[in-house]
Amino acid sequence: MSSKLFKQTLFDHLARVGKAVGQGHRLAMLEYLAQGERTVEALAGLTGLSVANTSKHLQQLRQSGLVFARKEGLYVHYRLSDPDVITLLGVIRRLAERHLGEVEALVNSYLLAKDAMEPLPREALLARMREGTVTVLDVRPPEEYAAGHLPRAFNIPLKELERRLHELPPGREVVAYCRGAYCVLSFEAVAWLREKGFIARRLEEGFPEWKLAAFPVENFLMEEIS
Amino acid sequence: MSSKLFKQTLFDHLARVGKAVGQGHRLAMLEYLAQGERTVEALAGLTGLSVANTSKHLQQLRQSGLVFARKEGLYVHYRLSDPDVITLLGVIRRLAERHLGEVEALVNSYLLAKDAMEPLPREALLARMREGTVTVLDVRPPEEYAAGHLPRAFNIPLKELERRLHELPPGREVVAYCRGAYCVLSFEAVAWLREKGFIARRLEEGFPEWKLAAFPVENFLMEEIS
DNA sequence: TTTATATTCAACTATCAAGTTGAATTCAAT
DNA sequence: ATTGAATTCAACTTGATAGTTGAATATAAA
Repeated sequence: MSSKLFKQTLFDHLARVGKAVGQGHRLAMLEYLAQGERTVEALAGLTGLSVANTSKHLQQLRQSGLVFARKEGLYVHYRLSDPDVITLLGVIRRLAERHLGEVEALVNSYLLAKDAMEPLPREALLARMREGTVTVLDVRPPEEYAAGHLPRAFNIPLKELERRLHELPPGREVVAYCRGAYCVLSFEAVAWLREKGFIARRLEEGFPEWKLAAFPVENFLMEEIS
Repeated sequence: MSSKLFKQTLFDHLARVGKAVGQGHRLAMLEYLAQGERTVEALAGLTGLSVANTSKHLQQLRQSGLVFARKEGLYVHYRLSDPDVITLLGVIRRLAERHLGEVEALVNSYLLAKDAMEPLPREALLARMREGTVTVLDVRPPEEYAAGHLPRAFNIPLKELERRLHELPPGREVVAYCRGAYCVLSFEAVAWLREKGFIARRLEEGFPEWKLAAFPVENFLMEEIS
């Protein structure tokens, strides 16, 4: 086999990974899977696609090596094959944010000015957690919280925030996080908390990235094989 | 704009980056561009594609934000827009190596057993360079060497290795590197050096990754704006 | 065994991407 | 101005991909 042919077939194989992340719906699925295992039906619901279509996309993801499937009874559970898939999504996001004007514009217009939420990098939050000078707030649904969350984080889903506001220690800065850099929940939580007089800001990225960076995590259920 | 629509348009934009790396020839071009600026003509020659086709691919890469173009006289010079593009290529490569059986098989069959070359990680090489217990050998063409190389590396392109073997200090371990993890030159250099009785191994990845990691680099020409 | 349910498969349509070819631009040099 | 060379554009062919629909599988429970 010639060097040229080798190179080309090699790159053609690598391109299968690229193709897999070359479609919006598949990226959305990967982002949901970054939270934990999901069945076909669940993903179809989350993405709004037909079950058959969802199934077909998941098989492409499987053939490109990005996800694994596990059958349990009637259900097939899909999960990320490798934590580096989260790295991949992160690099794509950063590149798009930096070089695709539309993305920056879209994010800033929809997310009420991304930077106004004073996003805090992981390392900084960890330091402040160790000092004990900050309240960490997880605004994801309880199932996702149960599958893993930041140490000593409060779990108050966005909808319940008003009702359960008294649970938060008053007078301490709050750092909210949820699923990822673009997860709307934490933006709204911060905006709302500020209205109520809290000092609040966002964690820059979400739980998957925190866990990927091998930062400390608490588990209640063992849904995840960390 | 609804959250669902926001998410979908956002992911559709991110998918443009994915699409860009979802085609073998474009991946090959990015890998060449990781070495430095190239004109359309040069890339067409390197990839074996027609100039028109090459030009079209490059424009896709530009629209996805991965490369910039600079016109100088008759020539248009393309270059990577962001060092993170090298990160992106690396993540794709690692994922494909770990999860696409074909890739592992292909690499191992063509590259005379990848692991037999005892690939040395960057950090280990740097440590040994500081100890002064190793000869670093750059087997790329002189132009690429001139645009940047590891400190105190010898530059002997593969073809001249036999003739210029005497330049290498005898009895010292040699670590060869070239353009990247799959760059054939360094594999052949190591195999050949071993035949001649040298203790030789490969740097795990290539020059672009070394530079990306902010490891020390020497420049003779200032072709690169590091 | 029958029934119900989650998933996958097969066939089909419509849209999009890769590649070719020849013409159109653009810029430098005569 | 005219020529020559590098690049891009436009039109076209061919093949691939996303999505729908209805049937086929596979598993658990009745």
